[in-house]
Amino acid sequence: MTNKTKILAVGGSTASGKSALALALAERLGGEIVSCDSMAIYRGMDIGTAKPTPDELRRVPHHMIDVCEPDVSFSAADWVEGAAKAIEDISSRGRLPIICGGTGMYLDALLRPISFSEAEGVGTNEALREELRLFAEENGNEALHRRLCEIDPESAEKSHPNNVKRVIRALEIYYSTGKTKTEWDRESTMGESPYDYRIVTLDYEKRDILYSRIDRRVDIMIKDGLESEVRSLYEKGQLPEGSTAAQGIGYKEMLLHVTGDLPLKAAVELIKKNTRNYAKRQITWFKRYRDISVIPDEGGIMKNTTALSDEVIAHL
RNA sequence: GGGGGAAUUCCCGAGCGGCCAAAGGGGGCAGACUGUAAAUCUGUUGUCACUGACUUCGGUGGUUCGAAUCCACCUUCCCCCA
Repeated sequence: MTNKTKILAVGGSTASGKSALALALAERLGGEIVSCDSMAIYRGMDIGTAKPTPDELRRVPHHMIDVCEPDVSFSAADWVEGAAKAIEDISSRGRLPIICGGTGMYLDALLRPISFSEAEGVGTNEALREELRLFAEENGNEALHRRLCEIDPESAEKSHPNNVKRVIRALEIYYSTGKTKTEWDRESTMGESPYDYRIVTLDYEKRDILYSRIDRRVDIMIKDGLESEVRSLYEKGQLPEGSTAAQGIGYKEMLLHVTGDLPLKAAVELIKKNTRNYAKRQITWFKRYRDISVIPDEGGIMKNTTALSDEVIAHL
């Protein structure tokens, strides 16, 4: 007996079919979808992020899609804030919020929960990051890591010296708040989840099937005009170097082609490869969430969405 | 027809008598993940009974205490001259 908000989350790698499953579940359970995708939040990035079609949007309301321009940076904390609002809104209207997406960290931050908002002053400091980056360049990654060892051995232990971004982040937290990342982490995870949630993951039996779905999906994106989408965003200056949007798979590679550094064919192959690698990372991430697991492929073929949603509903 | 060069572990590619199961890169596989996360990073990648043994460097046969490395022939590929 709890008065927590009930939600359902659907996780899985790109091209796993989670969007179709979430859509079917939303229709059958009276739900609305909250996208959990670090790229679909950007307006104008449609083809490369495989956003829902207008028809799908009509069938089921979606949230956290097209919430900002690609040239601004949108953080995990921003997403959690928006998603939490959307969840309350959906729930208050008596409908079921269904989180769907492949960005593991966002989901994690929302559900565990990690309260970024309470950690005031732990935001980002670009100038400081730049300074630390330079320090690492001049003195080596090890030297930067040693600095972290001195102030926060516990978090230093957790990030490899070569993972400069992480080391910088930990140092940034300490220098701008006086408190170590370890302390912040501990505080930000206190308290239990505000949600009564179940997580469904799509776990392929055969990696090959997932990979061929990825290849097919990329080919379709190309046919649908990914190149001109990227070109037009680029010409409008909406994919500035270093921005999150410009790092999206499909975007960063096509950008190389658009600027003349890579033949189209090579760019397409790179997109496929990077998508496969990304899918693997997502699979690793979602393994920790094995709650309700459905297997989309059986004996080398895909099951249909209705069958999958039946399985999920049987577990609820 | 004559001359020259090359064949290496999944791929590219280094090695040119012992320190070589063989650099490096790619790809694959596994993993980490608290404000860039479609990012960033780590480990692993011949086989096994795995601090050791065994089978690998186009094929066969030699030289040598010892060969991916040297010699002979064979096969395939590339280049140059005709």
